[in-house]
Amino acid sequence: MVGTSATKGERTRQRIVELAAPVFNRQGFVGASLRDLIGATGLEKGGIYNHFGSKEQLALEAYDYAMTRVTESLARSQDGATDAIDRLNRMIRAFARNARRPSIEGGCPIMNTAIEADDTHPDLRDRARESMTLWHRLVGRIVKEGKAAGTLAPEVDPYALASTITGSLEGALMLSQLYADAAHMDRVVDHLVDHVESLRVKKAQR
Amino acid sequence: MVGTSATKGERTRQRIVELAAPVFNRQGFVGASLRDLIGATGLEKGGIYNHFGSKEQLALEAYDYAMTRVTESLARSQDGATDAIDRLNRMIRAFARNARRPSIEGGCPIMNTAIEADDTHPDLRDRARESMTLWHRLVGRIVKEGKAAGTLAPEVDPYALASTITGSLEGALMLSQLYADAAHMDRVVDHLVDHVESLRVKKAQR
DNA sequence: TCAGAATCAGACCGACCGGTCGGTTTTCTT
DNA sequence: AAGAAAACCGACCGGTCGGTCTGATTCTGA
Repeated sequence: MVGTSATKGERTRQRIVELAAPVFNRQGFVGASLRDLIGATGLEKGGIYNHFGSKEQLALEAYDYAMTRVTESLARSQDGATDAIDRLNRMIRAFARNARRPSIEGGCPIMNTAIEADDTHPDLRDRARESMTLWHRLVGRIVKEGKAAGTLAPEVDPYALASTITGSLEGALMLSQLYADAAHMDRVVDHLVDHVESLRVKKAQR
Repeated sequence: MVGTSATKGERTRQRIVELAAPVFNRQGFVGASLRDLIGATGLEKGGIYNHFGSKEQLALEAYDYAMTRVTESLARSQDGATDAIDRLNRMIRAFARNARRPSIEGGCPIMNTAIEADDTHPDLRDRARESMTLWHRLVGRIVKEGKAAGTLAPEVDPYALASTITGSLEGALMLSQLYADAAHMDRVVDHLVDHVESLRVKKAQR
């Protein structure tokens, strides 16, 4: 056989994760039943449980897979960025693309998980926290670099900017999904881009 | 008997709605089981089904009840407002209070419902849309009045402002709940208040 | 007061839940 | 080619789901 490395089991396992991820992301952890997963993967119950010890374990791996999809999209957007403001704007626009062509079906895994796993599913909730923290740290790094390069005003609060950008984008994605209308996202993106631009150090101010 | 109007059945029915609402809002429609509702209301299955034809019907009424709680809070905040900008800021701060002292346990019913009821529960999804539309219309009315009174710049786009305010607030509430830290909400509120202030017509510009 | 109506408890129902397991088939190794 | 190991199927398990229904209890108005 050609073209396929790794054992068959490993390939199947990966296929299950990839096919289960959108199901979990659309229907949530409790909303996605074994029957749904069987339908999505084409495997029977035993075939799934041969690779995963529980529905929760599969859900966790599916979450990680879904997150890599959106994170990679954000990371790719940074290629060729010129300065901190450009980086922030590219990040904003990259996330905004999820309103029209989602990286993973069913919206943002962080938001979906944060809303569902209030207290009932602490493992999933922790995953969502970690993902969001990574995103905030990305904003923080960009702000730091921007200040060092003299692009961003030194009084810019990275925490405030991170909360504002991520919160606004998540909320806007929710609105766009609720109405099946990307216009909400577009408007919020315009607002955020304006705001980011307002943080630029003007030559005259130096 | 004194102090209680309405028949006993009507009182019980109302009590069920009020006690079921936070359960649905915390755990979602599928996540809230009949057993949970029995525990919350103190009634047995027959006692509940005597008043509601199905779990979905109860959930819909519980959603409406939960929404009146947050809407009343927003409406009350408008008392004594001076101008459009004051009204917007009061609205923003009123919603922001949900991060520390929620009108209804479990976060914003609109967001919770919007996230869970993607396509699976169209009735609930429609309810969430209607609620959000009412909120957007409130912003639109304030903008209109503000322009008429000369407080707000005529080029302010009410749609953009509505999407920005509601989206940012919802996202910020999600962040604050995810981290159990109201600071995220505070930062976004600061940003929104600044933004709203920037829409004020300056005397010099007239 | 008292009878009829309203209210409620809880046994019961079939469907479906997540999960287990013995047996069969497929894949890998030699 | 053959035997061992891995992968997979699907019947089965106990439990819970939302929902129904009958009979007991409580309320209410005449």
